[in-house]
Amino acid sequence: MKLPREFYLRDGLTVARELIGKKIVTNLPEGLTSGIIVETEAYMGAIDAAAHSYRGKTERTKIFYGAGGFVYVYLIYGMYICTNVVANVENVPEGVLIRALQPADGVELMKRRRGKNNLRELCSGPGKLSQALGITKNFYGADLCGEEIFIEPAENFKVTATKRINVDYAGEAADYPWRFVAEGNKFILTT
DNA sequence: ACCGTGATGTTCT
DNA sequence: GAACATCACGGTG
Repeated sequence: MKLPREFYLRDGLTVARELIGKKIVTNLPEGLTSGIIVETEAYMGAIDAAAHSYRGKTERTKIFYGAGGFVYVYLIYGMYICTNVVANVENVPEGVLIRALQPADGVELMKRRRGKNNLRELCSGPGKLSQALGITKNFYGADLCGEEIFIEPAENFKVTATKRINVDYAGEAADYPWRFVAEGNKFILTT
């Protein structure tokens, strides 16, 4: 069931598009939680001024320089964790930001972690879904082919591409159509 | 429904 | 010391 390493070793745009409709699962001591991915963004390394890996390898971005299929997390605005999947082969620093989920398993636990009851607002943003799944900065470098976090096939949605969200600083790259959404899905906020 | 704003910690200049 | 791949809240319409 679990997606194999090869799934992630392809280019970031392909991985981002194909992750729509897959189910991301965390299985922690408190319980199993999951959601179906309905919104992603590709970040394409050296050719993408919006990518964290655009300016090369640092302590923070080094995970992108290993093989695909590992987790990249970072803290944004001092408060929220964003969850990414490393794509492509070694030394091609591409990745996919998971931006929204349709809640699936362990909804009660996700509500408790979030302190919210509204299903639509449970996983409808990168910070929200990370909190709902119990993903912390300790997940940096976690193996998606392991036991505590993994991704598996689930649904088959119609996918559309749009500009990415909140990357206005990136000049020309801000307009690249590298965001992918499950068309019409109600767990996506921005259209 | 749509603003405006404050909260907060890392990373990089 | 600024900028940041965000969210929740409170205000106004």
